[in-house]
Amino acid sequence: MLRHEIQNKTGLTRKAIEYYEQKGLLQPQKSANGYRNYSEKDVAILTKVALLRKVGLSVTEIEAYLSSAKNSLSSILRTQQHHLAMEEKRHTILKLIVQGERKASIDDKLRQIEAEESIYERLTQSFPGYFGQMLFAAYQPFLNAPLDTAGNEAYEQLVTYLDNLPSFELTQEEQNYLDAVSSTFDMPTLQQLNKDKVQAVETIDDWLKANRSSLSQYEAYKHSNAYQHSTMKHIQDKLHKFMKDNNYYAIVIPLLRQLSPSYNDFYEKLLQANEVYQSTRPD
Amino acid sequence: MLRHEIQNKTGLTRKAIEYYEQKGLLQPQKSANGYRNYSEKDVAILTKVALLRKVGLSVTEIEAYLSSAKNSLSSILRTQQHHLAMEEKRHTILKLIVQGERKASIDDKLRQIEAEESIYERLTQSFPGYFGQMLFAAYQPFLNAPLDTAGNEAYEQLVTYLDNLPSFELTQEEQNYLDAVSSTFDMPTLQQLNKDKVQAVETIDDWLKANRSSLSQYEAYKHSNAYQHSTMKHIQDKLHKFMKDNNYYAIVIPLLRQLSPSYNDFYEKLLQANEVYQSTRPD
DNA sequence: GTGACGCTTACGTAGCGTAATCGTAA
DNA sequence: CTTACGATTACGCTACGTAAGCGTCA
Repeated sequence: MLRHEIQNKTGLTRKAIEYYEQKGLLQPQKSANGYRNYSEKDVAILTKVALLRKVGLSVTEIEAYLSSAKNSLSSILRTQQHHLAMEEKRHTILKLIVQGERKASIDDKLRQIEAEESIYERLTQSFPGYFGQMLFAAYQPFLNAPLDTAGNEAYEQLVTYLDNLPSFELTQEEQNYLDAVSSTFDMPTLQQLNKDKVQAVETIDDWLKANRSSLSQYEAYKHSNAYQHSTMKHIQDKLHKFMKDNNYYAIVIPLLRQLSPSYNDFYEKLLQANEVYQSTRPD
Repeated sequence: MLRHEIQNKTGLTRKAIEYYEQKGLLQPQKSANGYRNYSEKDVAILTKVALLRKVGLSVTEIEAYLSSAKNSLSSILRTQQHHLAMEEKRHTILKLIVQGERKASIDDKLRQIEAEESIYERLTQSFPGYFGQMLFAAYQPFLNAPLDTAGNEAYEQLVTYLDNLPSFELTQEEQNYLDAVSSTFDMPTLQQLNKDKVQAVETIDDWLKANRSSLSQYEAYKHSNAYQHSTMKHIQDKLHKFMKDNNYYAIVIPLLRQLSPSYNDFYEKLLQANEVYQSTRPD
């Protein structure tokens, strides 16, 4: 098929098709006269590209998705959700400006958003995809307060640490597996999970009682052969090794505690909760 | 002040400042040695620019805002709201794709969004600022249904008409006045106003009873000297003349009725409601 | 003289749109 | 022979980042 036909079939412009080819999404054959000869497969690819572009994916994201990571869409979905949420926050600040809010308050809110953004960017830089977004969802509830001097210093150190943290790499296979199991977790879900966790820590006794049976099931599963030889376990171990090697928790947790009083509270309760939990364990 | 000081004071980078100057937001004096000499005013401008850029305004929008139209922020706010709403709609479609929704349904929804977008763009092209956004808010509730063949044709004709419609121009003074009086109307407010209007038309008898006193006040105001010589009246007249000259209602209304069954229903009820209203008027 | 700071110029990014020029097919 | 359709090349847009190379000031 020649260009004209492809344009009609896909609704794309010549230039767009050319661009996608240049970006490596297509490799149409060329006839002796130099004309491109598009295959049915090319049409299929272009149709998908057109659709995904329309719902806001970048060409780079589409390329990654088409090339192998069939499930990576869920990660991109979370990226979009985060992006939209940030845009909305910025927008509400504009609304405040229109309403004549005072400068100091505006600046405060802006700084908070920028801090949030920079932490998100660095986390997802070092932990591409699910883990980074999960970590961010875990910290985000505690990033809502304005920073005092000590907090600001801790924030700077955190940023520096994350900037120097290498990237946690997964093999393609591991990546695919993780994408598949995390495909139903969108950003709101992750946020809810973390709220529930905070809630559980706040009321650890009640929570342990209420979830006794599912907890023992969980423990059993953790010790089962199935889990011990699962890809999930392998990935988890890999992650823990990475974090240990990079002193992640030893560095990040203290900084977070210094940065956010509410996180500090949470963490202390988490320690207590863990003690309670350990003491009730059968082994 | 030299560049270095300005960077510290505003937090902007050299390149950003250079860019804003190139775009005409600043005209710093140059010393004999070629060095720029920034004034306090320049700092004030740059601080504003930095803030507005951070909340999502484009440099062009900022330039317009700084140059004269002090209230144009509210119009930009509505632009952002519309933009965000559309992005969210596209995002929910991506969510549907991830969830495995069938192709036909996806395509339908996409087409609807694109139709909505193109109508918004054309309306705000011909009616810059408030009026275009108001018109869009009035039509939007009726643009939610998939188009049949006749509807599609009507849609094409509507687009063609709007593409050839000249732009409704206001003087700077009129623009400023309009921005000021419309500054509290954000997009959700406009949408609510239109919902109320639809509701009023549905239940015209009750509505007339419930609003008798405010209606007569409104009529009185319309006939008052104050209104008759107001800028508002002047602008309204100008708009009506523009629409008459371009056959706006004679063309757009029938197309909308053909395009959207729900608008057709609404319009018929509107005619009836108007009759009822006229018959109850004192004059 | 040597940095530190200033200047200008240019090239890169994303996703194409818009020519302009030239070759090929019917 | 025309002209409609193909190809290639290049320049434009936003909002800057990132050099490179060169002049000026302390």
